Formats: sequence, C-alpha cells, structure tokens
Amino acid sequence: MNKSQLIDALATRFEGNKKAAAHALESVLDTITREVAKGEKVAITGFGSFEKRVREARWVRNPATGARMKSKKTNVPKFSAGAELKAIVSGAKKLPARAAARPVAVATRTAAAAKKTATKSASAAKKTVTKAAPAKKAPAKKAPAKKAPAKKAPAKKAPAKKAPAKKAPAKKAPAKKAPAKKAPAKKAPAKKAPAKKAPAKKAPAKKAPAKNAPAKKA
Amino acid sequence: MNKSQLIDALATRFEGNKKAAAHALESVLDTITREVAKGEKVAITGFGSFEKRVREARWVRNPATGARMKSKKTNVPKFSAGAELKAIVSGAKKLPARAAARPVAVATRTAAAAKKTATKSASAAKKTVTKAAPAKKAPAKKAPAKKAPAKKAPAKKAPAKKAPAKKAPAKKAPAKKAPAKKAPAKKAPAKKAPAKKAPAKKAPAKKAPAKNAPAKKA
DNA sequence: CGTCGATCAACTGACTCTTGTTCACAGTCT
DNA sequence: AGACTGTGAACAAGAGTCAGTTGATCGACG
Repeated sequence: MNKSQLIDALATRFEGNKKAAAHALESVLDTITREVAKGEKVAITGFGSFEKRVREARWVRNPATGARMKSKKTNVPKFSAGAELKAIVSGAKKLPARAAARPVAVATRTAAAAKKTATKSASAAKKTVTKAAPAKKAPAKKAPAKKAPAKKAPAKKAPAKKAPAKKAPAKKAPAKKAPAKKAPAKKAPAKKAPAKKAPAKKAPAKKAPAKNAPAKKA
Repeated sequence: MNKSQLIDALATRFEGNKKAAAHALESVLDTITREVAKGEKVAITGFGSFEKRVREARWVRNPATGARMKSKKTNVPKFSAGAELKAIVSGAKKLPARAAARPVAVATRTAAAAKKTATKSASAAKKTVTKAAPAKKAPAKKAPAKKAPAKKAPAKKAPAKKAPAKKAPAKKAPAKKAPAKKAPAKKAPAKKAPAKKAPAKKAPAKKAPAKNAPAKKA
C-alpha cells in the first residue's frame, strides 16, 4: 500500500474527503518528524514510540568492495512498537470493528455538517473506545495483567534495585516540556548511559572499543 | 512527548481544534495498524514504511533463570524509516517552515471553542513562527554533504571490475499471496528464505545448534 | 515525463528479545 | 480541572537476529 492508497483508506474516516485525509496524514507525519528531529521522543500509547537515536561512529564495510570505512556519528530515527500494536499484528488481539468512524467535528468545510454534529451527537459514538472485554491477548506465556501482589513479598531479587539516582548523562539539559511540573533529570533519554552502575563482575566498555580499531582487536 | 502533547501540537494544524487533531491522529494510526495487521505493507514515501514481519520460532532464554524455552512463530510490526526522515533526523535536511498551515477547513462547532482556539493559537504561533527560516532548502540531492565519510578509497578501488555485479536472482519461487491489487509479479517482496542461505562455505555444524536444532530441551 | 526513493547483495557489529518487577504516565471518572 | 487506577515502559543479561553500507536499477510520485 503506497501513500495514495493510504490516503484513500483514510478518506473513509473523513467523510470521503481525500483532502482532509491527506492533510491529516501529513500533519501527523510532519509533526512527528519535527518532534523526532528535535530529539524529542514521541510516545504514542498503544501504538509505539518514535525517537532519535544516536549512532556512534563505527566501521562499516562496502558490500561491493569489502573495503572498510569509518562512518561518523549520526542520528537515526527509531521506532519501537507498543504493546497493543504488537498484540494486534501478532493476531493476539483484534481491533474493534470501527473505533470511532464518525469524525467529531472534522467536517471538511461544510458548515452544515458542523451544525449536524451538535453537542449531543458526540456522546453516542465518542465514548466507546477499545474498552472491550478483558482481552486474553498473551500469545503464549505472556500473562496479561495478573498482579498477584501476594507472592512478591518474600525475598525479592537480591540485586540492588535500581537506585533512584540514575546516571547523570551530560547529554543536554532537557528543555522543559509543556508541563513543567515534571521532575527534572527524569528523562535520561540517552541510550545506554556510560558507566551505568559499574557491575563488578564485568565491565565491558562496549562503546569504547567499538569506534577505535575493529580491524585489529589485539 | 506523550500522546496528549502530540495532539496538542497537532491541534495547531487544525485551527486549534483538539478533537479534530485527536481524530486525525487516531485515524491515521488505526488505519496503519489495520493495514499492517492484515499483512499489507504501508509505505509512506519520505517517512518510512510499516510492515508485518514474520518471526520464526526460535529458542530464547529467560534472562532471569537462563532457562531455554522455545518461542513460537509470531508476527511483529516493523518500521523502517525513509530516506527523507533519516535526512531530517540526522540534521542533513531541514524541514520547511510550515508545510500547510491551513487545513482544508475544519468546522469548529461552537464559538466558545473558537475563542479558546484563538487564545491557544496565539501562543502556539508565537513559538512556531520564530522558527521561520529561509527554508527554500535547495534540494541537496541525495548527497547532503554528510554522506561522504570516506573519500572513495584512495587506492583501494578494486581491480578492473568490482564485484561480479548482479547474479541471477535464483531465489526461491515467489510463493507469495500478493494481496496487493496491483502488485507487480516481478517484485515478489517475499521475506528472506526461512532456511537462510546455505552456502557450502559455511560449516553446517556451526549452524545446527544455532536455532533450528537447538540441541536438547533442558 | 522527469526525478528520486526504495530495493538488493554480503558481511559484521549493533541491537533486539526473552521474563519479571517497579514506576510513572495515560486514561478515565468525579 | 483534579485524582485514581490501570498499564505501558524500562531494566537486567546473554545470545542471536538483523540492520547498515555502496551502487545500480525500477518504479513511485509530482
């Protein structure tokens, strides 16, 4: 399915208006693109999250000649699917027939439509979201939501639980989002922060040697 | 950025109508989700493509206990970023100031909403406008400067002819259902052969314990 | 119709994937 | 608008999977 077909499919949710569908699609994509480009992770519950990932410089190989060359650090977009999307794609969960087919007030340009979608009309279709029965998802062993708080009491995992004082990545001061009430430094969007917790058993500085001399390990 | 914030950002493209923004977002995501769930690849030029990938059964390890267990075949969603998105995220390319500020026309339904919209849009516009850049980003073609990590192998260039170019694509028969309406037969975007390539050079013994015949069940 | 984006090849290293636990966020109710 | 509750998400760790890269070509997109 290419972009045109996607817009065509979307149009059914915009009263068949392809312009509105195209606009919606591009708005969403463009917004996500901009946010990701800014380095902001875009997390969409139930779908997944887009984020910018920093790829360190590394040695790559020209598949044609086999020559090794160093590619410098770059940023790449990364998408990780959310739990619900995975469940749906894997077939464990099914989507409702039509989540909210009726646009609330997205009447393209017809004032009449807006009039039609009076305040009360929304109450009908709007509320029903994916509140379906307790889907038994879990393709196999994956227990859905069994809390079972009782059993967790005795002897938890010995290893030191994650200390609240996380690593302090010197990345960048995360500019406060819209809601500034958040705790600072919580984010730490960096990938594997260096130094971590310094496990005594092994200290594989995996990042360090990677960039240096993959050709000659010794 | 969470979903709410994304909707808020989107609202600026829908005249501040958050409902319309939410609807647009959910429509797009839901449509993509459904298409992917059906197994149809959703390719959006310039952004990326979503597709369902079949993951073969394999032996996995429980990180806590270390026990080996067999995970059965499953489908997972996969997203691959497009060229433009990569370029933007990497900083090689800049987005135009505002793609299309004016939506087709989303009918706001009440004056109250309009008033709110106005207020919000003012603040929003303030920050967005500041980003106004000359844009006009000349199509830097496909080589936006950064793509030159190495200067063409000073002396490495292989002899007369490089690799033996293309070989006959003697892959497997395209036993694919190809639900696409207009999917060209030639394409045959079938996945990698499950059995992988079994070149004689590789010792079969090495592969044996790998995944297909993982020794014995614990 | 013109231009550009996506695909494919082989090899390798970076990254994903598993279960279980905890936390904070998201969604919904009041 | 505020608060509660459900739950998505991150972490751990080892092993295996797969994505990345250059260049040419086909087909998509405008």
